[in-house]
Amino acid sequence: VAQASRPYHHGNLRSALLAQAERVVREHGADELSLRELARQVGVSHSAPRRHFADRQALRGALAEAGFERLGTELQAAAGGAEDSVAARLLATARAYVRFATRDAALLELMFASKHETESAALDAAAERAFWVILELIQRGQASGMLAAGEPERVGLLLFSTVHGIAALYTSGMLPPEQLDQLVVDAVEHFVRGQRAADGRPPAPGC
Amino acid sequence: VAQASRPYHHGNLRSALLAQAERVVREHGADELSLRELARQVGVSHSAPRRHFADRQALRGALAEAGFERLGTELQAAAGGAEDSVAARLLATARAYVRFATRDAALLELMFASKHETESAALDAAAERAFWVILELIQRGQASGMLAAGEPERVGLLLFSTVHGIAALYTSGMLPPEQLDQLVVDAVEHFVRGQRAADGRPPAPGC
DNA sequence: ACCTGAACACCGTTCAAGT
DNA sequence: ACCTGAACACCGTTCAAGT
Repeated sequence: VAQASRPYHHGNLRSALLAQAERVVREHGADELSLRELARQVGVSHSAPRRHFADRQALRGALAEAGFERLGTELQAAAGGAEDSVAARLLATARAYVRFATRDAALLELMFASKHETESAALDAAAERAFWVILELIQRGQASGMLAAGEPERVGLLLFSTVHGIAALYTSGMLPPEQLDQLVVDAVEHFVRGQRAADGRPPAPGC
Repeated sequence: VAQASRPYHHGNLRSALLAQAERVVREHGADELSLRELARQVGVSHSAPRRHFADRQALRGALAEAGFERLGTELQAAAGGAEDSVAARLLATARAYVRFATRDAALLELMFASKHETESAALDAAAERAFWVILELIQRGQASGMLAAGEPERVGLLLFSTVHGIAALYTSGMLPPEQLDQLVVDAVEHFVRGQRAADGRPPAPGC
């Protein structure tokens, strides 16, 4: 779809609004989001966005959905990296999660704040896809015997909660940046150790 | 300080506004907070709150501070309950944290969203007091030899992150209520097990 | 199908003025 | 010291009308 002569007034207003909204959130926070100013910055009338986003909440929902999609992609890339052990992959994935939080703190807050307002199925799917990355790693770890057997969702939720908690604490300003990576390392180490010890068999062959 | 004849126009406007704000947050969410409507509900002019809260952020900060104070009190009560073992106390405290999240989800979100906007020292102190409850329990567990030695803040942050992560996931609607308590139990069990195994000595005397 | 412009009811914030 | 009322510049949302 070429847009050489600027078809009508903006070509693809929806994605232009989303891109600008993402910029505003990153630079000024989610509270600063204003439909009218967004329209102004993009060069359309204040009522033009209405065709693409029913209301303010719909825009935030779309923003959250895009955020979860990007988060999922980044987690997937980290999980499928060059590391050999599942433990190393888990650490890389956890670090990718926290990296997202440091780079897009306000967006992460928005992603987990939009709640079930709109009950958007697309948002739920995008969020679950991000969670699946961790789930798959755990299943692989269990299959290789490196992690104790157990319901993957239950133990996956445990790790996810911890990593998300670290990220949430950081975006709230309650965690000094110097302690951030150390905490992530501790959390993954602690997780792997705990999941090993959960097994009925002795933790080491020579015990 | 008797207020039999209604001193001037409202007696104690500040606490009346805070109480009403807490109610609005609980019933309609933090986004619904409006200084003008608060003033209306309390029966003063829309500019009266200005004397007590410099702006909208100041009100939110005061709300967050009160929230952290209440959270600290509830955690302290749970930590000092009838349980005998430190592990049982840790579980009771974690449950109290999650109970706070289920009863005041929007307030908890606001508490961790106010960020360092105002740099309020009182808010920081109230937040740290809540964290200290967990810290003290861990120190006690380490002293009794039930938990491995280590920097209490570092390992305390680990547990705090996990419990807060569970609460945050719940308030975001990403955790079905039926799984909530099970996850808390898993988390505390996993934590205690991991902290035991971290010790260089064998996990059980008869190993 | 997509966008505009006027209109409405609401905000937060400020400031002179009242008691 | 504490509160009021008018004023200002902003919102989100709606709706008839334009292209």
